[in-house]
Amino acid sequence: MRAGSHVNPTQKCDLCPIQHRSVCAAADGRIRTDLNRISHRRTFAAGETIVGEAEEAGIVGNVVRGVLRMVRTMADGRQQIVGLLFPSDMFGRVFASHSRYAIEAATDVELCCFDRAAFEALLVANPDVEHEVLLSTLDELDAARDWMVLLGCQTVLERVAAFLIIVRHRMMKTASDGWMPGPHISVPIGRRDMATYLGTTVESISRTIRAMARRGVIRIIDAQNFEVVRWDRLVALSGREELDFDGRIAGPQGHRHLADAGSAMRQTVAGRRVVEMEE
Amino acid sequence: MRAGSHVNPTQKCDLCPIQHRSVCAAADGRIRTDLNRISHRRTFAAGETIVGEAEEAGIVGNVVRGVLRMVRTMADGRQQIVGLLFPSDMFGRVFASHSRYAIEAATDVELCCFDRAAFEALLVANPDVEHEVLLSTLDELDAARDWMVLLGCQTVLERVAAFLIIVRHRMMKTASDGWMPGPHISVPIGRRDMATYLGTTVESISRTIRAMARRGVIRIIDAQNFEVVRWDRLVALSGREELDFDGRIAGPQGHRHLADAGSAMRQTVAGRRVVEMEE
DNA sequence: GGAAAGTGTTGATCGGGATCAATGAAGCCG
DNA sequence: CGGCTTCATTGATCCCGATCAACACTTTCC
Repeated sequence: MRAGSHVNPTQKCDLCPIQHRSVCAAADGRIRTDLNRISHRRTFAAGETIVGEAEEAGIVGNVVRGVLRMVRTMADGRQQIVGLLFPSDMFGRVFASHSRYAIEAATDVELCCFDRAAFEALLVANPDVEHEVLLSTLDELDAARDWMVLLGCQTVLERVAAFLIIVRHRMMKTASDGWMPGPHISVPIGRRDMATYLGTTVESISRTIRAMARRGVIRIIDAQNFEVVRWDRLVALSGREELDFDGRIAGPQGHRHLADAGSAMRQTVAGRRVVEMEE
Repeated sequence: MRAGSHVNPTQKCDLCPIQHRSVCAAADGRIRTDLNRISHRRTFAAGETIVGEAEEAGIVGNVVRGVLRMVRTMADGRQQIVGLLFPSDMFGRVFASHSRYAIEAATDVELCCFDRAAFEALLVANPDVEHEVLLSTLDELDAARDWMVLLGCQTVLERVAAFLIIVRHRMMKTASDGWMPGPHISVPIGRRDMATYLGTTVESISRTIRAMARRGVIRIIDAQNFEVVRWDRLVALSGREELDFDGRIAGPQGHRHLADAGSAMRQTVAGRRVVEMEE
């Protein structure tokens, strides 16, 4: 179970590819030693469940390699992915006995796991670290609300475009290795997961991606790899100009006039509005 | 601007109806004095904007009376309400210079406002209080993800049913006064806001509520007040059995078989599935 | 090797709900 | 009081995207 427990604890983190991200980055010498003590690496194959829905979740941790999905399954089988976790993201729910969502390996993954109780104790004992957790939780909350907007009032075309931009963004942040610019997007998950994440179906995903390629916005290398031919048009299709050309999230700014005109525009709200792709 | 600044600071909180909720409940004597010092009451009429989208948000605080809405407006005018804030809920975004969403008065409201920088300093100086903020932020994150499920894969009927249950739940928590059981639901917002919150239109909201009344699930007292005739059916319509008959959120438990059958059911996912109302 | 299962694509059809349009009721104000 | 605006409701129509179905391709496992 405690794979690698024979490894020198003071070295585990030093070899970790994400040691300069996540809570680990906030942990100085002594705290890092503590983290070392309660952490252990585990690997899961794609499809395996790390924490079941409604299960007593005894562990939290962060993703070292691969992608996790947080899935909520309803009684009749409908599912919604409420979050994808990339390397350096934390998984699990601190300060609650169970996760409200299943956590599953979307790809083969390598995780750095902490005993939840021990990790919580460490947080309480180290306000600095807990502060970092608060900051990242606030960011996650912002992201979740952004996703609510996407699910609540954007078309499938917009969702797919936004998804591609965000994947690119996340992969860039992750790729500590040189790999950087270039118009390449590598989607780490299949159509099924995309659909479950975007609140649509595999057929719609497939058709939408094909349409974007047909219109020259992207080029399809294979089912999971794309080359962005026209960033500007991809961003336009996403319906969110705050996702700038590099996929960076720019703070909402600029279009102040909109908020001002808010109540005046409220008469036309709520509906889907197709942003047509020019032929 | 600082209305009521002449009031004895050590008494403001003692008269506050929500002094035993929110961060205030976590504040003991000395800290409460600090809170007193940096807080001031403000009132806004329904429709007024407390914090504009992308605006420098200098204040945070909590709702004393009334309801706030957090609204995201897209470039073309589409809107999504990403959260409603009831009495004792905190508003505003700590540790970020601007809110990513507008905060508006959905009804006439009374707020207890803190200077954001001062409040942040108080948090950093008092890990106990910051811990409470972390806990409530985690709860908000869970709620946001629940809403993602609702927006991503539930029908309008299910959304409206879930909304009514949740409103009842929130009003019960708020009503520190005796008012409790009874089959009464008082919705504090209009059709427009409901639609913007549920990712649908006013017409669909209206039709759905009428249909629920026609089938004897609820009785319409007036546009904002309903009597629940059959809680069991309302809960069934919501498609979420974890919202129990009292509207309390029960931890996901019981249907373990579902999570187990997860991968087997994944073939049938993603789609809307109408839960018909029996005639 | 071949059967079986999973994944991605494409076509045909259908329906939930958005959109457009019109009416009544209720508050606001000169 | 009579315009004026906002809100809720109801009817008619349309369309995006879900659903059903079929097929190629790949991977897995006897």
